[in-house]
Amino acid sequence: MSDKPAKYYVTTPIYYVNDQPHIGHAYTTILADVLASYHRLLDVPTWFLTGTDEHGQKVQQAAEKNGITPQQQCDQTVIRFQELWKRLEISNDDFIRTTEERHKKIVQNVLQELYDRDEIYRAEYEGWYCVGCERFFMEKDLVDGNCPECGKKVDAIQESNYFFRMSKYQEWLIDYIETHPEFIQPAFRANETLGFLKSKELQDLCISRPKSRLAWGIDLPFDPDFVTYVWFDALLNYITAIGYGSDDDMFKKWWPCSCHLIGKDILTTHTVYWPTMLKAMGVEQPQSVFAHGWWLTGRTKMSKSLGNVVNPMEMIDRYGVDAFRYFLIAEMTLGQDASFTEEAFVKRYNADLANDLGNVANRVLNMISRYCDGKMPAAAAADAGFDTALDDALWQDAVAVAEEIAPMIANMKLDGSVGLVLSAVRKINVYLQERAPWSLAKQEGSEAEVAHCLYTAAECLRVCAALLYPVMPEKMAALRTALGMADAKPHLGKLAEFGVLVPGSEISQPGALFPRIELEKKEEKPVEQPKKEKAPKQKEKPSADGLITFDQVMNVKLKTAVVLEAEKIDGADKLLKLQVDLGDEKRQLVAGIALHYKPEELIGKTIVVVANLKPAKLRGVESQGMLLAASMADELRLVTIDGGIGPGALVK
RNA sequence: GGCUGUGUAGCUCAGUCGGCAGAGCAGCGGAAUCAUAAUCCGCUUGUCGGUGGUUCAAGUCCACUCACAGCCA
Repeated sequence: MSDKPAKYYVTTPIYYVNDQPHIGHAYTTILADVLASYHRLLDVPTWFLTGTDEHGQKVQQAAEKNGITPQQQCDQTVIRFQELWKRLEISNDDFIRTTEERHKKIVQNVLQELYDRDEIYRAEYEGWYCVGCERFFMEKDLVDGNCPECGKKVDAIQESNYFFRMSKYQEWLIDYIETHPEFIQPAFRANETLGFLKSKELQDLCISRPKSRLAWGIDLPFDPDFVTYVWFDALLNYITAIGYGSDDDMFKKWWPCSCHLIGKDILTTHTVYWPTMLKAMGVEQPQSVFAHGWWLTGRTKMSKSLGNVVNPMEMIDRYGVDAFRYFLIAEMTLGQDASFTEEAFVKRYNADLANDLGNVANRVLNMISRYCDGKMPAAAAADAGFDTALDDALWQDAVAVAEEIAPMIANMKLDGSVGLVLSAVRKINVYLQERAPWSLAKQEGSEAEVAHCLYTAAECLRVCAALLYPVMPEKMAALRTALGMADAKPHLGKLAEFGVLVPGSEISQPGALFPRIELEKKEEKPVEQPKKEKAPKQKEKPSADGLITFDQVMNVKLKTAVVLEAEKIDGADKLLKLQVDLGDEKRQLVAGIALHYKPEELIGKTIVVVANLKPAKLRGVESQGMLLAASMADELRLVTIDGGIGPGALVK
């Protein structure tokens, strides 16, 4: 266990308090928890911070709707996160809420200081405001002089705002990223940031909102007519929570942060806004910002036709928190996207946890109770009089795995490290097969050899349980107890010493640690049939005369659908995300009609959609079909039904 | 469109500095009986996306090309 850091400070983003917690939140937080736990077990002083982002328009609107104050709204919804973290065995050391006094006060101090130093300035400018969307646009964003969101007229207004002089740090930031390869991880994310830093001129960052537009935020200390823009407020949580400006000793102890874990969607804020803010404040940069990928599942990524409609959170109820944590860590290669299906979950659970780890634990404990009176046996002396080559080799393998893990964790290869431990688990199975203590036990005078064999297996099991403890704290603690260990928590520093288990101590039989999951065999098997068609997809060549056959027309399945929900897709001018009712199922569509229809005017409309179109992602949002519309020049109108027919009807 | 990346077994992926193509899962055959129908052993499938080049030697390096993905505040 080399290269132990002197301390470890890990953060998750603070989650927007009005969001419904989903697998993405759970994943980032579990990831942080595993890293924090791992470092704690190495006796590295560790601080793990998470929390909630509580200002902004959505909170304000929700509060108005519910007839309560924004603060009450936050107090009610923050519980959803706090309870989920409890449920998921999250061991955070602090939970910061941006509405807390300790945070607001420091944010104001920072703003005042930057303002005094002319890092923040006020600017007035002409712009275009859309009353309907409550949004402000630059001239260049307008589409034909109208609002790019809803297509309606915009008003020319004069507005003041405060700006952070972010642009002057552009060269410095490029240089910093290039000279600090650890700073943005994985490396290809650093390239993305560098890509636009080098290709465009960085603008100054607007850090205020006039109260007339948004009241729920932290007041600017130097101008009571404005509140702080949410990102400027939110990012500062990483330092306000550890005593910046209020507790120097604590701040010095934990800063700079070892790792800001984020999802890839908030890369820019964390690799452009945040570093330049810190630079302006004269604060050291965090050691790393790590952007992980997305779980391709959940509401937006599921489709009935793929048979993967599953709420990952339900897996917790069904198969346990530890198994859920294990799956998330083992299945995702950090940095890349991964997919969550119940089938994959059950497969991995059965293979790794039930068949390998759970079963071998059960084997060893069972044999100890059968052949050694239920007490931990003792290792044999060096000259025991039998060949210990296999025992020695097994132990050496376990030690090697323990040593290989440290650099893997340091490089954020958590899936690989879990896989490595599992290979060690499998080796115990192979070893038992070769050593066959059940056969030895039948021979006279071989008690010491049986004891040595089972003790060796138990010691290797101890190592594996310790290495998996950060991922599955509850189950691995149970396994340690079963092995007769007094201390539920392992110490990774002492891992590779042989002889930690105390001979003579009582072992127990916890039963199956991970009961095998028997899936009811689904009667319909054809679900698997239409897999990914590996067959070369020939492009359908139209016949020479440009005419198509009746069959070709009938290949396109058109159905009526009723629009249930519609909303803008962030960052896309033309796209709307629709939830539609297709009669027997609901689907999500992405349609490029935002310039012609406002979301609210679509709701309830009966439209025509192509129901058997291969799903595609637009702006990262899955579209499970397309709707029909007629367009000519600048006009676009939806194809609708002439009344009297509901959703799900075939159109031909 | 620009930039970046990916393409390896039926599936998911590993493959370091160029040196006999690999793990897990799935499949098939056998062994074993300590164990959760669990375990262990053996076996099979590869135009390493394609074409060309450099080299004694290319999955690996270079050029072109096809497909897909990510990013472009």
